[in-house]
Amino acid sequence: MAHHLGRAIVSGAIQPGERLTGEVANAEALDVSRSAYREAVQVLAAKGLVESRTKAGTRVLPRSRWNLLDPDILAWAFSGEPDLGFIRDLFELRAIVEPAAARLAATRRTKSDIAAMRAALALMRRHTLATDAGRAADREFHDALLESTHNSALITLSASIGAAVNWTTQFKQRTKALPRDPVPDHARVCDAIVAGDADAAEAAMRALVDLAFDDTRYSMDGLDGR
Amino acid sequence: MAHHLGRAIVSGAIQPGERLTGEVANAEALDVSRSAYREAVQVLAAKGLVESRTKAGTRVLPRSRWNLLDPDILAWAFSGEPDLGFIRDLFELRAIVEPAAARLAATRRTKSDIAAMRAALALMRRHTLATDAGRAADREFHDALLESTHNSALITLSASIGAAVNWTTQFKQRTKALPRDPVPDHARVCDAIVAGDADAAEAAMRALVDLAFDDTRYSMDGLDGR
DNA sequence: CTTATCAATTTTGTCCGACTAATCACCGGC
DNA sequence: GCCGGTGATTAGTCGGACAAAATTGATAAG
Repeated sequence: MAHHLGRAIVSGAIQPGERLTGEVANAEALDVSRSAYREAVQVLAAKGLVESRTKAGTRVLPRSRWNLLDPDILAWAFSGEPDLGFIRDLFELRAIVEPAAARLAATRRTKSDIAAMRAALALMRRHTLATDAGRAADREFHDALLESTHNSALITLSASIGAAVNWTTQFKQRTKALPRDPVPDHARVCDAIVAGDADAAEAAMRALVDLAFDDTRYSMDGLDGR
Repeated sequence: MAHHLGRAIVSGAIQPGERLTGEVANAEALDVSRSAYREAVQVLAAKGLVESRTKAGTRVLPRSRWNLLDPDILAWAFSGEPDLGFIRDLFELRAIVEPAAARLAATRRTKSDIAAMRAALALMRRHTLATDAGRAADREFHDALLESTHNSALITLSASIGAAVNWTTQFKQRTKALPRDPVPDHARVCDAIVAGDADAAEAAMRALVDLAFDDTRYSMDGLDGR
């Protein structure tokens, strides 16, 4: 329900500023009760997609008010035709956050953090990124890395970044075979963090993100990245 | 409604993993209808605070699943006793994101971006941070800066970071007089961005965030920051 | 002709009561 | 001791009715 409406908005089918038809009309058009429809709208309002004022109806807010890093919204955004510009923005964010996070992780990781990262890495090695299990392991690796910064704000971002990583890798798979084995890059990051070498961890992570972006761009050839 | 429940959860009065009492009981305890209560819970679920499964009741999710960067959640977090550890985490995030954003802004800013930043700066100069108008101008400055990166993911973060900046400055004011004039720091960042000097912009922004963190820590003396 | 005030209508917000569906716990049979 | 069924508990859905708010239109005064 909320997914249906959310996709319609994120995909641009409804356009910011536009008014949704009245609750009663829209509810029976989608063949649900008004309560269910209202709850769906509440969810969208909580994510900053729409705003409801009495009499004025519920309007779609401008994109700048959307909580684009919300995992659900990311899922909706990638469920249709992904926007290359948005993917570039996400990688730019990763390129800012993840190297800095790797630097912090290198100085703060605990034994259990290291264990979690190594476990995820082992799973990545076993399954490839072509499988769901492999992609889950990839996400788990990045999760474990951000977790070992012991910074709750960064950990929250991990949910968004993890989702973004997942969708982009899935998209890569969809178009053509993966051109490069990503495990060694991840292993280098992991080793540097285990060794406690902040500079090396940051550099390795920067390299990883750049390569991942290159791969994604490559899988969308014909369009240049800028 | 949602604010009431949200504050109770974020403040830790309800603790992750705990079960909320049944809908009917809780709804009449808060003296609202079940529909209204349900819609509030939906909002919290959309923000990742709780999860509802039939029969099992609605449980408070672990903090790691919360969308801590949601503006509402930030507001709830700062409506009670602010957690020093959390504030440190937020400043750490700012210290990662904003300098990098300033670097990008220095190369991408347009004329209208510059105008927006200068206008915000002028407002900051006129009113001080002691007034609501001044704090609004401060937020507008950071908003305009992140806007001029022309990166939608970073712009989304601006809402979160802006809220955090707002709450922390307000908290600073609450305890004692502001020890330093923040305008020159902001002006340096602005000038560097206008000049298109990426390195200078990054450095100036890094200095600004560090000083702001120092001020905030100073206003909470007795507790050391680490 | 402009402007201000007031009323009517539209749209969201709230409430109530009943029913549905899913899941878990208990109980009996195997 | 294990397995399957049955009941109870809880969120999820539904429909209808009412309340509140705000915009829009009409109307009257300047």
